[in-house]
Formats: sequence, C-alpha cells, structure tokens
Amino acid sequence: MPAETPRATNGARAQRSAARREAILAAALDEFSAQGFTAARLDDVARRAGVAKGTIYLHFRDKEALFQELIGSVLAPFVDTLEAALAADIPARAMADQIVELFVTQVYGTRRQEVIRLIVTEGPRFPSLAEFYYRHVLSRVMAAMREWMRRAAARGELASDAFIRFPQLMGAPAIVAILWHGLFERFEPLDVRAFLHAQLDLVFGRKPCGE
Amino acid sequence: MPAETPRATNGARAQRSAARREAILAAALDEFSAQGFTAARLDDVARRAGVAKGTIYLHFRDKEALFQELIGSVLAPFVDTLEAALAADIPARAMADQIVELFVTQVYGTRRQEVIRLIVTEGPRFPSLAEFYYRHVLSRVMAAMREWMRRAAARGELASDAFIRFPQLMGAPAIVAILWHGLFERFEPLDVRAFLHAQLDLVFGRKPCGE
Amino acid sequence: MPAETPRATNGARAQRSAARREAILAAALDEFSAQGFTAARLDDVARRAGVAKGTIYLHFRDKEALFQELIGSVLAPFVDTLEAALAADIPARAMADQIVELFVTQVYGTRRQEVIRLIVTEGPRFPSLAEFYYRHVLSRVMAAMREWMRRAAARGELASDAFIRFPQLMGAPAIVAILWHGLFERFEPLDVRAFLHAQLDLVFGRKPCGE
Amino acid sequence: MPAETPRATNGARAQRSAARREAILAAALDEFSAQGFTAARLDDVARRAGVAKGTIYLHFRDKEALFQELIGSVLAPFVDTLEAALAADIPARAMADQIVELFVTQVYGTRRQEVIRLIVTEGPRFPSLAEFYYRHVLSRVMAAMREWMRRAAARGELASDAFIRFPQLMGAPAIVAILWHGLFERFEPLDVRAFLHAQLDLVFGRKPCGE
DNA sequence: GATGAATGAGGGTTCATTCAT
DNA sequence: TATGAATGAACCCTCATTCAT
Repeated sequence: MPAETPRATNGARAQRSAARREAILAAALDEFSAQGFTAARLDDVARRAGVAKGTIYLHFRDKEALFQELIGSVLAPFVDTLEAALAADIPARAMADQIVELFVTQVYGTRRQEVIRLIVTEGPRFPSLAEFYYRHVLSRVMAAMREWMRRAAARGELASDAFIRFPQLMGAPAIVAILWHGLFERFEPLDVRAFLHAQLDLVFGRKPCGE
Repeated sequence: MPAETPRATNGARAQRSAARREAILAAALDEFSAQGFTAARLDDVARRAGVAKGTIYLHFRDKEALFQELIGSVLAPFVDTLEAALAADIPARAMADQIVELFVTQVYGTRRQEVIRLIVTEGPRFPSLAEFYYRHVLSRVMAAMREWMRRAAARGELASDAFIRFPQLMGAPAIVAILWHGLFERFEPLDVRAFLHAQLDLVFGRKPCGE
Repeated sequence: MPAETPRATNGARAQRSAARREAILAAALDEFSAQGFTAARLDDVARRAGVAKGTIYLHFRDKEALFQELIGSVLAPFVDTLEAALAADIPARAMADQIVELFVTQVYGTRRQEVIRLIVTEGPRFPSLAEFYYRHVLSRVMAAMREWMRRAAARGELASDAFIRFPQLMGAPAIVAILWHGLFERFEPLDVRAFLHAQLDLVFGRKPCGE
Repeated sequence: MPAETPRATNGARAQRSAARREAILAAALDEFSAQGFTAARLDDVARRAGVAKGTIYLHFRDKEALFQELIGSVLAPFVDTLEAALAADIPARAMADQIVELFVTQVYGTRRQEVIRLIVTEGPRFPSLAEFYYRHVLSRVMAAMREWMRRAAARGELASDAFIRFPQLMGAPAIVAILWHGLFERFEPLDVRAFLHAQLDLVFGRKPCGE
C-alpha cells in the first residue's frame, strides 16, 4: 500500500530521531558522570553520541535542559516500580529483602547508580534539580515507605519505630553504597547486598532478641 | 630590643603571609562549596580573601593544588580527636552517644561539613583526593571503630555484629545528614541528632533487650 | 477539457510556486528590516512565510541573493512611475507638490520605505547593492529631475540653480524623513508632508518673489 | 625623588592601559564601519588593536557596551564645540558658513563621519543607541540651531521660517552627504562644501530676490 | 612578596546551508 | 517540489595562568 509509505517514512525518521536523542542522553550521562556537569563538554557528548554538536540543540534547549531531562528520564520509571512493590501485602522482612533486591538490580547494577550520584554531586549547584528529585522521586518513595512501615508496625513486625520516623535510615546505606562504589571501591570493595542486609538485620533483628 | 626588630619584622611578615594563606583557604572553601571545583573562579576566591589574584599562586601551584590542600588541612586534626575518643573505655551506648555529639558539634556544625560534602561531590573527578581521604581519614576512623565495637561485643553490649562487619553503617546516616542538609533541608528539615540517635537505637535497642 | 488539466495543474503549480516566492520575499523584508541583514535568521523568514527552511533555497541561491533580489524587485516599478510623472509639462511648483505626494503615498507610506532604509543601512556592506541601486534607480531619477528642473528654469520658475546642480537636495529631506521615522519618531514625531513642503518653499519661495 | 617612582610607574601603566583602550575603540570603529555591528568580529577588533581578545573585556563589558561607548566618546566633544559656535553673535549667513566649515572639517573629514553613519545604519536595531544620540546630541544641536535661527529671524536675516520649524533641513544635506560618500562616491563624487552651500543659498538666497 | 593587567585557549550556542525522504 | 533534521564552522565570552612593575 503506497499510502503507507509516507507513514513508514515518517516512522523511520521519527525512529532515527528518537534513537539520536537516546544516544545523546546516554553520552551525556557518560560525560556528566566522568567530568561533572560544569566540566563536561558538549563537544565530547556529541562525539560520543556520534552526532554533530548542533544536533544536541535540536533535542535539548541547552546544556542544563539536557542534564535535567537526563535525570528525569532515567529515574521516573523506577519510582513507579518501587511504589508498586511497596503496595504489596507481604511480611515486612520479605518486603525489605525484595526492596534491597530491587535496589541492587534496578539501581546499583544500572546507569541509575550514576544518575543518583549526579543528583548528590550536582544537586547543591542545581536547586531546581534537587527540587525536582525531591518532589517526583524522594517524597513519593518516602511516603510509600512510611505507609508500608505503618502496616508492618501494626502487625507487630517492627522492633523499633525508628524507621517510621526516619525512612531515610533505609535509604542511607543505599546512598552510601553508591558513593562508596565511586570513591573507595578500588581500595576496599563493598558487598552491597550484605551491607544492605546488615542494616535490615538492625531493624528486624537477625534473630529476634532471645531466640 | 633592636636586635629583635629584624626577626620581629620577619616574624610579622611570615605571620602576614600565613594569614593570607589561611584567608585564601577559607575563601576557597566558600567558593568551592558554593560553586563546585570547576565552576568556582579564582577571581572570586581572591576577592573574598582580600588578596590579588596573583597572590594565590604565591601560596599554591594551581587551582587543583589549592583544592587538595584545602581538603587535606581541614579533616586531619579531627581524626586524632576521634581516635582518642574511641580509645576510651566506657559503655558502648555512652560511647556512641558521645560520637554522635562529636559529629554534630565538630563536623555538622562546622566547615568540616562542607569539606566532607566536597569530597563526595568532587571525589569522582579527583582520584587522588579520594585516595588521600581514604588513607588518612576513612581507614583510620573505620579501624578505630571496629576496635571499639569488638571490645563492646566482647562485653556483650551489642545486639548485632552488623556494625563490626560494616562500620560504614555508623557513618552512613552521618553522611546522608550532610547531603540532606545541602539538598533537601529547605523542603523537609532533618533533626540530625534525632536521626543519628535513631540509628543508634537500631544497633543498641531503644531499651536494651529484656528490659 | 481533460487536455487542459495538466496545463491547468502546471499553471496552478507555477502559481503556487510564485506565491511562495512572494511570501518569502515579503517575509524577508520584514525580517531584514527588523533585524538587519546579518542578524536576520532564515529560520524566521521561513516561518513567517509559512514555508520550510529548505524551500527558500529552491527560490534563491543563498541569503545574500534573497536580499539582493528583494531590493531589486521593489523599487524598479516605482522608477517608471516617477519618470513618467516628471515628463509631464506642468508648472514647477505643481510638479514639486506632485512629487512630494508621490513620495509620501508611494514610498513613505509603503514597504518601499523599508527598502530604502535597507539600502542605506546595508549598502556599505553590499557594494553591488549600492551599484545596482545607483545605476537602476538613483541615476535615472536624478537625470529625470535635472531635465525637469532645466525646463522649469528655462521658464523662469526657479529662484536658484542649486537644485539643478544638486538634485540630491530634493531627495535629502525625503531620505532624512525615512531615517527619522525609524530612529527618532518616538521622541519627536515629524510631519513628513510639512517637512518636504518646507524644503520646497526654500526652492520656490513660499510666496514667489515679488508677490 | 624615589617617592615619585611608584606614581610614575602607575602613570605609565595607566597610560598604557588608556592607550590600549583607545586602540580598541579605533579598531572597533574600523570593524563596525566595515562590517556592521553584528557581522563585526571581536577577534578582528582585537587583532587590529594589537591586543588579545580577552583584553577587550577588561575595558568593555561586552560587544554592545564597546559599541555604545565608541559612539558616545567620539561625538560628545563635538556637541560642545557646535553649541559654543552657535552661541556666537554674528550674521546668520556668516554663521551658516561657519557651521558648514565646522561640519566639513570636524565631522566629514574625520572619523565622526563613520560614527554618524553607524548611528544611521545600526540605530534601528539599537533603540538605546538612537535614544542616547537623540538626547545627548541631536536634541541639543537642534535646540541650539533653533535659538540661533530665532535671533537671525528677529534681525530679518531669514527669507523663510522653514528652518526654524524644521532645523532638520540644515542637517539633511549633511547626513545625505555622509551617506552618499559611503554609497555612491565611487560612481559620482560629491563636492560636499558646494553641496551644503547650495542648501544655504536656498535658505538665505544666493543673492537676495531682485538684487 | 604582592599586584592586577594581559593573555589566549576553550566551550556553549547559533545559524546558513545541505540532503535524504 | 517541499520538507526539516542534521551539520559544523564561526563567534562571543570566560577564566586559569603569567609576568612586568
């Protein structure tokens, strides 16, 4: 059907365009991670993405917009996953184990690790970035965690209310694992799973007191 | 005493020189903290320090050397304090409380907070900085903590060995408190003392087991 | 008539093409007038003309050719009108009044004003433009004016030969009126007709000598 | 006196700095005149001035500030001269001749010609430039001219009030002479003095009517 | 030692032009 | 013929570093 040719053509174009956009985002993540936002050069991003420098500006208003969209596009999908997981009705410790697993496979083992590191390293200079992350990621994750904790506490599965008051205690070791990986892994490797489970042991007790 | 005049003069000169050096370091910490290493401008450092731009180069080889010396000069003294504190022979929980207090007053409430944030934010781009910090600060602090934990465990004061295997679990909330302060304090303030004590409650139990 | 369909189609095509060309020229005049040749962007010209950027290059070799054709196409028709008017055999002062009216309605009140301004503002950077304008417009207008003046002088209608030696004296206020309009109208409006008639009063005397 | 050495040194520095500033202004006038503001490249300005590109920014905030200061610094002194000349109490025609001479020697024969051309060519794109010129040059000159004309009219030296109502009539040929010089001189040279005096003849009458 | 004017390489961004569709 | 995504050279401006005073 010749009538489809233009559609197919347009589709091919749109596809190529989308592919370039993704290539630019991936290259930008590489460069921003390696050099930091300010020191990263769009020249290098373009070369790494295999496009001309001007092409970046067809997809992103400027360097900062590229950075912001990079952060947003990588983390958004994960928040949904995490919220869905936290809504399940399973025993607290099993849930905690599952969240650790989710973090290790969906964050620590992926480029999301680099994105989180970028939020930590560049956030202080990008108030809007910190705000975006807080509103769209952090506050949602913390709310979901608090809700889950409350249900667990109601079932008497928590030895302490520390976690409810400070959901950050669950995230802290995860953040530190990411930072450790980038800074000190070469001097002293860290077993992420064991590390995170150790924190869980503190919350739930490895073996409950007296058992 | 005229004989002393030259010495006194030299002394005064050296004093003025040292004062300038300190002023430059303080100004550099301000600017690096506010802008990040790459975006910070030596022009602003000089203006803030009240010296000419060229003067910086009389004290530091280049921008990077200034940054490295800045980091190195601030944390070292604190390690001694911490090691000394950890060597004391007091009950584990009391010791932990004391360390929290030390952190809050000697780190969180001082410029050391900014230095630690700089290590986290700039470390990925300065491998030598990460190494310096690991060797001269982190590994010493972790060793001292492990030793203290071991003594506490021997006295049966620890509900879990998680802390011994991962001393980072004690540091994680402290690091996260510093990062939170710079990133999200304006959206959701964090009570640092309560936060760190909540983690201690996990380790030692809010109320010891069986009480 | 099926035989005509292709011709009609071709005619329609040619018509559409010519319409696009005109739209581009009109849009270009807008943009060049507002921004100047160098600062004007073909992107804006295309958008304003309702065509794609590439379409411009189907009608004009490059930005400079577009500019030159724009200038050339607007003024030429007017020269014929002016020459015809100047050939009429009427009293000098009446003729002068008529020329002023022609300028006000056919130049000052139309897009030709913008074109003349462009010749003045961009001419220094486009020697070929200045030459084209001189050869096809200015020299012809000046020659026609001189001829008219000579006839008027022969009839004793001119108080001075200044105008014959320097026909530019007639054009000068007209040019200045155009420039004033673009530069200072907002600070001090200028009544163009009165202004030009004032110059005529100088040449012919407000009331002819001796009356 | 050794005490003077620093002063002399500072003086030499300041002198060199001022010389550079002047060199930049002169080079900028060259480039802006030849290329127009937008097309002129600061690289070329720097090369022509014999300084590094960055040096321009030690003296001028940006390209636009360089342009504005250029205009202002060249014309300001002349306005004083002109106002002073117009205040003198001499016969109108003698004054007019003197003003023509002033224009020919102090404007047309100097770089001021280029500056005036720049105001005309770049003014439409620089509202602030047009405003500056109107407020600090044009309105002052026109006011001084009107005042002079009024005195001349009171003495019965003017054949027409056209000049009082439109002082622009005196400036128009001067402006046109400048534009002609840049655009058409190579095709048809213009005797500026004769041209301007021809306009004066219109105002004052070469020989008064009937004489 | 101290200064700060001068340097010039470097990077973000723009935009005329091309060309595959 | 018309499109508009892609290109990459060009240009303004910054800022680490130097050096004459």
